[in-house]
Amino acid sequence: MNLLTPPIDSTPPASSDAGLPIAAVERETGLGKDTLRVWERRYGFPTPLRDSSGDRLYSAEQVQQLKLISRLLDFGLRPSKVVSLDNAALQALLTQHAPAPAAILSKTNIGNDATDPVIKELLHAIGTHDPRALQHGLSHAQLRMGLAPFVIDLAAPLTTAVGEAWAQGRFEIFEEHLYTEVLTGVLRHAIASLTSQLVPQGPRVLLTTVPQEQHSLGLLMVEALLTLDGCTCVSLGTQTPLTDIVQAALAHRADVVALSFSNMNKTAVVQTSLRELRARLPTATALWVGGTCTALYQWPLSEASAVQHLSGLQPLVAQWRHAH
Amino acid sequence: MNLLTPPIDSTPPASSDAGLPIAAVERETGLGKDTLRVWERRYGFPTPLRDSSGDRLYSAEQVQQLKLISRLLDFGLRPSKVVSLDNAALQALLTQHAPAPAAILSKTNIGNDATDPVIKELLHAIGTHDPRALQHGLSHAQLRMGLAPFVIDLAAPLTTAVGEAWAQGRFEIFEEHLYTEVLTGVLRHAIASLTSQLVPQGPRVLLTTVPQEQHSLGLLMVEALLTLDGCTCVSLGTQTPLTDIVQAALAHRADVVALSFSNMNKTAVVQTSLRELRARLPTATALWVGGTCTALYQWPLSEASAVQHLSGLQPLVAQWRHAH
DNA sequence: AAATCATTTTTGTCTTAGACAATTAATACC
DNA sequence: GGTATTAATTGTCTAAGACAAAAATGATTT
Repeated sequence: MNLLTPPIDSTPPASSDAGLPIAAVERETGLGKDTLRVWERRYGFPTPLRDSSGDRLYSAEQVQQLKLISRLLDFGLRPSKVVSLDNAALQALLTQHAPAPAAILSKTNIGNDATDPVIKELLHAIGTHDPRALQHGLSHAQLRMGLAPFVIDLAAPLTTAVGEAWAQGRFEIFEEHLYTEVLTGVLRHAIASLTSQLVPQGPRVLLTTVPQEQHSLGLLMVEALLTLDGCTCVSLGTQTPLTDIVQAALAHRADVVALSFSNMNKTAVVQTSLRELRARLPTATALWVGGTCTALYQWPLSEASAVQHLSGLQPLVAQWRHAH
Repeated sequence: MNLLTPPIDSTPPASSDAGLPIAAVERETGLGKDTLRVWERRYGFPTPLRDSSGDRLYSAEQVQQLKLISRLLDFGLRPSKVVSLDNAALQALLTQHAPAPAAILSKTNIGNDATDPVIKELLHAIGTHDPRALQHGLSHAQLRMGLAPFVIDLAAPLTTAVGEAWAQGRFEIFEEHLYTEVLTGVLRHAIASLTSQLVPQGPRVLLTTVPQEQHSLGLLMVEALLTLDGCTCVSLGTQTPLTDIVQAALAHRADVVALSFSNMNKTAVVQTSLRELRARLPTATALWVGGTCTALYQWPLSEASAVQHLSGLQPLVAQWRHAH
């Protein structure tokens, strides 16, 4: 039962370096208690200290390494290959497995081999914990560039850059959270401004994500672009059960169901979901999918139209309009 | 990366009448796997069926009873007294211990014994899948009532009403999702309008929720009220690991860390989280907690200031200002 | 009575070691 | 190069036992 209360006998106030019990590590790392124990048994890591009653006490270092391991597993690596590595090796793998850092960025700019200075400035605002500068910088860029270029050429690559920086350990989770929060505010503000002065037309689009998919930024970017293009968007936010997606599509008489997938999804889950959705949705209802999920583009999808890049959204709308 | 969600949301064993595996029951009831097993050993309930490989399969009835038991435990009853009771006895105890059903709604209106007509109208807009009417109704009410009364007397009770309607099967999940999405837009718009024309002062408040806590509406309502009151808010959105909450509080030099808890949290998790946060945050940093989580108010909290109702927020700010 | 302290019961969580099914990698075969 | 078959990997489950924090009970004093 010794949960998070570090040893009472030793030093009550400043004993946080004694180690974290297994339940705390589960919450910090997202790795289940059973998994932690079985890793210790199989791979010899982590081997935590024990308190007076034999319970595990993980050091802060071990927890840090576990976080790195957890990130590597998200990249598709197997536990047997990474769990027993030391800190340096983990770091090396992380920098190696992070996709080309400025690959996406360079494509968005006109042959600019260096990173966009605006993006660098915004990244700096995140790293220095300056939400006002971040908010101001984003709003300003949105007004200057216009909504569509802002989303496609700035927000999307910046989000990728932040995600990569986090994966490489250059950003903490809370810094990514703050970025998400501020950008969400800017995007929602833009969408709200649009909807108030727009004639409802175009396809009626239902926007959401499947369960387990928590990323909401992609959804918001799509909503912004579609709304800008004159579509009538209804967003359900993230994590809607498949049954409810179908129900909602019927209830709102949606012409299109648009789903966003991040790379955290298992390919099997993605394909199964799409197949089931396609089977249960009316034939007349189109299914559009997009996002950073690699599983969407590796195999040709018969069930849905896959949009790998946000710039592919507008042609899809034009195509739909032409067909109706 | 197993994110604490043992089974897929949609169809754990596909055949729902066969029974739920123990991980699904943990998610449904909030009772830990160890607890479920030790109850079976000690009190003889629940005694689930087993699948071909000996794993437990809980019937829907047992899960239902476990939910009732869990609620009774939140009221302070002891497991030995309730775990082995049958369904009827549990129901009896619940009606005995249940608080006033419409207490929140009736308190908000001036002696109005019927539900607020505006709330009824908005509930109707949700049920008829009319996002524009919902959006318009909420925005209009916000402008008419003013932000603080809108949040306290309309948004909060309406959210409760929607949650209850969903629990009773009168709303589908996608209808609740739509409501959440629209209200989020309205609240964020109000907050954005505030921050653009406000002098930064008051306490610097860091807003977020602990992992596993996904509800973002409460957080937004609090952010609206605090910002209105002149506080400088930094929100990290939902589900920030405890370590990062501490890091963020330091990085942003927060005077206050404010957390929101919904009722889906295990009481043990809530108390453990608060204790650990309190231990790791600077003594000068205040800890404010609120939300619908009964565990916050059942026992006196020494670690944090608990705000059961949104109207209690402003006094807390005033008190902080007076002390500084 | 009421309050303080010591003792017993209750209760959730942790421990061990083993087992199994589902996924993923590797191999053989056409 | 594909494709079916076998082998390895991996997360989760089970069992009974143990222990400390919390709660209830009892004894003693104010």
